Amino acid sequence: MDVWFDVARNLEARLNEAAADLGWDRDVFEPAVRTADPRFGDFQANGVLPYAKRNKQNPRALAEQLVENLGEKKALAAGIDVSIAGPGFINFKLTPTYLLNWLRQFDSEAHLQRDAGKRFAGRTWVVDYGSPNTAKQMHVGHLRTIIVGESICRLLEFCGAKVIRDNHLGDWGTQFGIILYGYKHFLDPEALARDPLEEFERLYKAANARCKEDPAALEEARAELVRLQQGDPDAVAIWEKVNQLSVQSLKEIYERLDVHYDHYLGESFYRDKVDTVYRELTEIGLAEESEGALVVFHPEHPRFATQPFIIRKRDGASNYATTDLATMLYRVEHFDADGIIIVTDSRQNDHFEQLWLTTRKWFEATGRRLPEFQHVTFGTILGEDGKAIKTRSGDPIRLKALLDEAVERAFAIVTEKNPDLPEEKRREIAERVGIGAVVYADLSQNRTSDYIFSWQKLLSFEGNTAPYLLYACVRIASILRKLPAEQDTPPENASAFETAEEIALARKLAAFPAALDQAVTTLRPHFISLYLYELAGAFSSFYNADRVIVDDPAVRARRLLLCRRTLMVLQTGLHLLTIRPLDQM
RNA sequence: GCGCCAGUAGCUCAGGUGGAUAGAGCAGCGGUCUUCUAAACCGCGGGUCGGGGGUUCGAAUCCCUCCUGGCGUGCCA
Repeated sequence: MDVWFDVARNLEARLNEAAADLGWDRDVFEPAVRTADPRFGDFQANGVLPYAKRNKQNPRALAEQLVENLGEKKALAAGIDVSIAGPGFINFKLTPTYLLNWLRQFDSEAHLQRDAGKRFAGRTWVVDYGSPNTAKQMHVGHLRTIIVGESICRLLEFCGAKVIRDNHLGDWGTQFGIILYGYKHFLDPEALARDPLEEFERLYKAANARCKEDPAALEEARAELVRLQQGDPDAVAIWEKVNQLSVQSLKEIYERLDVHYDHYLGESFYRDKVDTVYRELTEIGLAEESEGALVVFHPEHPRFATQPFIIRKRDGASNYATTDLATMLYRVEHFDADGIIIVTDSRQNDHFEQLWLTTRKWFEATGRRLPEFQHVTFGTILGEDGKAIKTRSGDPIRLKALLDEAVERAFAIVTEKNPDLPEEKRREIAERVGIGAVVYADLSQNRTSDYIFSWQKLLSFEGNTAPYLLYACVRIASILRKLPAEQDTPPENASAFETAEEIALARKLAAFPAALDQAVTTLRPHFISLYLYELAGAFSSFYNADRVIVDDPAVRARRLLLCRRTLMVLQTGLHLLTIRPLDQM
């Protein structure tokens, strides 16, 4: 029996064909296939109701015609029960046999990927995420862009796209005048060797404080910035050292999070590419002088007709609008990007809307190909009081400290639950569980909501958390370890699923493509989290209700099949979320 | 002022491209380890989906309006 990878999409196609056969107006009829409440089936098509309403016909009768046509043409794969309910819902329920065949066919991550990968095959996406300022420690605020961005990269890759990961560092700001001043006056070489970012931050604070009370210092810091921008070898050497050490430190954290960039093309990379932007935008009449600055207005837009997009400051310097425009061009010309995704918090919405409006007009006027553009946003981080986050000292919570604490707490729990494991093993487990918990806490909620920072939530190891998913993996791994070799039974020997828990788990497994579709369409990884949580829940119920290693070989075969596929799908999903699975904890 | 986002159980959140009785976790209460890891499972209680109007056979979901909070709104990013 042939099974479909994405049942919902195939049902939609078949329903459309049947509707065409019946002479229905295809511009009006929309099958509207959704995942259904399990009580009714696996999928439901709701499209008949509005269509009948519009044509003033009996919805139930139309649903019957449609279903009959599906059956007559045998267009519907055998093994899917179709029924009509209520006023005209069409319910589709996968039979145990269909589910069994689905699980036999999709037997590895590679085989899931082969079908999923048809979606974006041949397309190139540049994803811009992370993008911290150099010479500063990353704090919790950087977590979302890193984690959400990486997960989006993995989703796109899984769906067949070529993905270029670009870290657009803030390495060329006005802050460097102060850092250069600090570097020259307050540097502690030992501290620098110990922890460069810590030292740079201290230098910045010390220099900033000095500049505030001493006008001469402020003057000197400004002079340093000018020197840097003019290419003074001394200033450039220090700037390069600061950036080089910064990136090195950043990579330590990226490594722990399993994030690996292809490029670190920061703002400084575009500093010799801004003249093209000024010239072309002026030539095509898009940019104009206003209050001494070079700006772009969008007369057709209610707000941007008067709210300028400033691309050159009054003092002649570029700003992030300039470098972002240059970046758009570079990504299309150099990487041949079909799509560009930028992941930042939603406070920058105006900026990116203006950037995109401007880019569109610019590219159209100069005959360039226009890429797809997505500004992927997320909410602001708030403290537990619901206001912008701040510790008592006014410093944000450092990402490194958060990860360390998560790992430490995980270590204490592993030690308590599994004291017999060697310490090295417990450390390894704690690293995965702790970091996984932090990552999952972030990815399990809808990215557009504001983010209430809570130690308790980010370090939680109970309920809908990474440890819950990892624990399901561990229990499966444990079963497979304890399975005597002569008791292993291949999927061909499996009988059809019978118990309520078996069937619920099998249905959940076959729903993976629907979850993937939802996540990648909306670029919202939390749909994967939600799915994995439900999958792990279905497995846990199954695990408690049905013993796997039993005497009956046919029953044992089908339960082993469920275990192996559950593990495979969990691992696939965790990988999409940038969480590394475990086989022991 | 204008604009964007949000308001769902005591708390933290799903569901939001309209569908059937609005779901989880945490917290509370009660059960389940001589059998594949109890970081688990099973059960119970808990709701004017911010208020009001509208569209619809059907609204947490779409439209209007009001309230509350956050953010943005010319030289930071």
